[in-house]
Parts: sequence; structure tokens; C-alpha cells
Amino acid sequence: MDTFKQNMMDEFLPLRDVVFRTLRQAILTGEMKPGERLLEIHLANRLGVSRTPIREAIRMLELEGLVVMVPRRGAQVAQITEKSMTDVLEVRCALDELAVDLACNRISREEQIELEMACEAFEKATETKDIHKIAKADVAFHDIIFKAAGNPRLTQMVNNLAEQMYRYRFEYIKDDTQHSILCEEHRMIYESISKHDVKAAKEAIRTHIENQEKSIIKQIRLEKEK
Amino acid sequence: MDTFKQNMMDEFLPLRDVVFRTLRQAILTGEMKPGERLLEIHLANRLGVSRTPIREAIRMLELEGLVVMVPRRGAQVAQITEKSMTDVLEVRCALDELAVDLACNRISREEQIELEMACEAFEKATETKDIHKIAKADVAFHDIIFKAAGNPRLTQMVNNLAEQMYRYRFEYIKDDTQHSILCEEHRMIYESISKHDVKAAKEAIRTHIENQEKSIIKQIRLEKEK
DNA sequence: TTTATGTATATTGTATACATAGATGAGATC
DNA sequence: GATCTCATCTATGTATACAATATACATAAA
Repeated sequence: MDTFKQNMMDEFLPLRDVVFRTLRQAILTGEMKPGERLLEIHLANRLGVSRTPIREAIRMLELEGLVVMVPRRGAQVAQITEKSMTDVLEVRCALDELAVDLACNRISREEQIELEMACEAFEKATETKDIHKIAKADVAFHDIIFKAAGNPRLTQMVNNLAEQMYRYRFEYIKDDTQHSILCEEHRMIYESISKHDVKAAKEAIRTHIENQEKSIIKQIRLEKEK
Repeated sequence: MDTFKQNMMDEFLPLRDVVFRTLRQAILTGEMKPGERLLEIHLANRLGVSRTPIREAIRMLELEGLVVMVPRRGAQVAQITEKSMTDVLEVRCALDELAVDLACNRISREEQIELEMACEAFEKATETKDIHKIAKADVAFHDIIFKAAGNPRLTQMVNNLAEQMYRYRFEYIKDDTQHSILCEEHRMIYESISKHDVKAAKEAIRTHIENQEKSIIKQIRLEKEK
């Protein structure tokens, strides 16, 4: 929970936002386990703030679906089931398809270049075997697509969904037998968008997401056995 | 703002949720205009509660995109531009397509019957010319599709998006020259889903949403002129 | 006349205090 | 020994008090 201080330093934000980020991170990284209760006073003492910003942060987490409220018992970290994960992925896939569709039609010359560079940067990153770096390069690649799609609302929604799979992300990227496949998929996506080939681009992103889905499902089943 | 008492009676909810619903309704019905500030004490006095539940409700509205926060100046009702509306509709269309796609594959025998009945109920409703009734029947029809799609996450997201167009909904339904077209569209959707014809169903729902979009855009331009 | 500065005020941000419902546990009764 | 009752305790829900900051207005200097 020492990310609190980092988030604190980062910017000049209201405490609620700092708390929100801190708790979200804790949930997404698995530091706070599903079912775990979020006791307000406890968190307040822990983070050195009053209950007010804690409560406001919980309201935000609730809307994001990361915690669920039990009446008169407060908040607890939302359970993650295989079903809830495939539900999220179904939606995410549809939104990612929309994003590449729009990007095909709206991408600018500059963005095309950015996308190509991001694609290459990702390949380079895989060579380093540094999973944080790889994850970052991956996000950067997809972000350019969203920017090119020119629909902030879409971007916001996909980001929120993508975040929910954060905790499985690293497991996926760690598996370096997958790296060449990932690079290939990125290249396919980049090329189809460049050629404004909507059909191919959607196909490519779908494959990309579906592969991720398989990996995540595998991970969930593995955890369940434990 | 007297919907507050109604919401209050409705159930045994925390005040924050009552306030949330009340404010959301006020924004969606246009009672609170875009750009209007949400002054906490003001609202608290008006609704007869303290600032705490008001603040928590504002956090929720913020996440839903209905209000925007200006640092140290508080919340104001989000502006609605033609762009923001088409952004929402683009996403909504993609999600609705996903919904019918899933529904085609997952709909049960009972749900098929429900859908047929809802389709007929809608036709009957249009004959009454009672726009509230028509709107309700329309929602019911689409709700069955979401239920059949079997993805609660998807349902939640579409509902949120659909809500944002609430204020234009009535204008759309009021235009009774459109009623026969609406019925026809619903019938197309119902039949394609019944036949598990994914392609046709997606085509049908897309047409349906695009028609709505045209109507909404027209409405926005009309308001702009004033 | 314009700009800068100081002060008052309004409003958000944060902390704390009080009220109430639900959980827990001890003791009594059957 | 089991169950029921009541007291107590814990945590949330709500209200209020206090702090910090932005805005507006007025006044003074350039």
C-alpha cells in the first residue's frame, strides 16, 4: 500500500483520487483479494486520511465494478469468476473491433507512422524480456489505435475493461513462447489498419483478444485448483 | 426535484443512492442544464440532507460521465455536443450488435416467446399513442434481448449509454409517422434472432440504432438553433 | 485607464462527531 | 446442552465543523 505515497506525489489531486488510485491498484495487482472487506476506518488509518475521501473513493470503485456494496456491511472486493471474465472479454472484443474499424477510416498519416513505430518498439521490447517494458509497449500500441479511432468515450470504456484484466496481464506476457505470436498479431493489426482494410483489421484484433482470453482462462483455472 | 420524495419512498436505500437517482434524472430530463453547477450546500438544502450524500452521489455521476469536475470549483453538468452523442451512439451500436449476436446463440425457447410477445406488445402500445407506454414497451423489448445475451456486464454498460440519450428519446417516439417503421424494425430483429441468423440480426439492430441516431442528431441541431 | 494587490466571501476539501443497524457473545431459561 | 434474549460492540450512514483555496470586488499605484 506504499503506492499511496507515490500517487500522492504524482500530482496535486484531491485525496479521494489518490485513494481511488491506490485502492484500485491494490485490487488489480491482487494485493487485496476478492471478497476482502474494505473497512473504512481501517483504510483511513492505514493511509493517514479521514473516512471521507475513503468513502468517496469506494463510490468510484463501486461504479467501476471493482467492489460490491453489501447493505449495512460496506464494500468488499468483487469476486472474479471465469464467467465474469469472459463477460468482460466479450464486451472488450466488440469494443476493440469497433476501435480498429473507426481507426481504419480515420487514422491520419502521422498516426500511421506512430503506429508503425509502436509496433517496432513492441518487438524490440520483447527482446529485452523485461515484462514491465513489454506491457508498457503493448499499451502504447493499443493507445495509438484508440487515439486514431477518435472516440474518447470508447477509449475510456475499453481502458476500464482492460484494467480489470490487469492481474492476468503479466502472466500472459511472461510466457515468452508467445512473444513472436504477439508480434505477428500486432503487425497484422498495424498493416490492416494502414491499408484501411476494415475486415482484416477486425479479424486480426479478434484473434489477438481471443488469444489473450485463452491465456487468462487458463490462469484462472490454475488459481482455482490451488 | 420532487422526484426526490418518490425515490425516497421507492426503497430502503442509502441517501447517496436516492440523491444519485434524483440528480441523474434531473440531468437526463434536462431539468438541470449542461454547464449548470452542482453546488453542494445548495443541493443539500434543497433535498433536505447533508453534504455527505450529495458528494458521494456526485462521485458516481462523475464516473457515469454525466457531470465533470473542475478542480476546486466542483461539479457541473456535462456538456452535450453532437460529437459526444455520436461517440456514445457508435459505442452503443457496437454493444447492441454484440447483444443480438450473443442472443442469437443463447436465447432459450421461453425467451423467444417472451420476445415475440414483447414485439406484439410494442405494436399495441404504438396504437395507443401514449408515449410513456410506448417507451416502456420499447425498453421491455430490448431488455429481453439483453437477458437472452446472458452477459450482465454488457447489459449494465448499454443501459448506462442508453440512459444518456433519455432526453431525446421522447422526441423520437413522439413522431408517430415513425411508428410503423419502428414496429417493422423490431419485427426484423425478433425474427432474425428467432432464426439464429446472426448476420441479419446485426444488420437489423444497426438500422434500428442508426435511425435513432438520425433523429437525435436532428433534435440536437434543432436545439442549437434556438 | 490599466494593472496589481489585498481582502472578503463563497465553495470545495477534509476531518470528526453523532446516530443507527447488524453482529457478537454472555447469561438465563427450558 | 440448546436456544432464546438482551446487552454490547462494531462499522456504516449521516451530519456538522474546520481548513484551504479560488473568485470577486475594491482600492491603490503606475
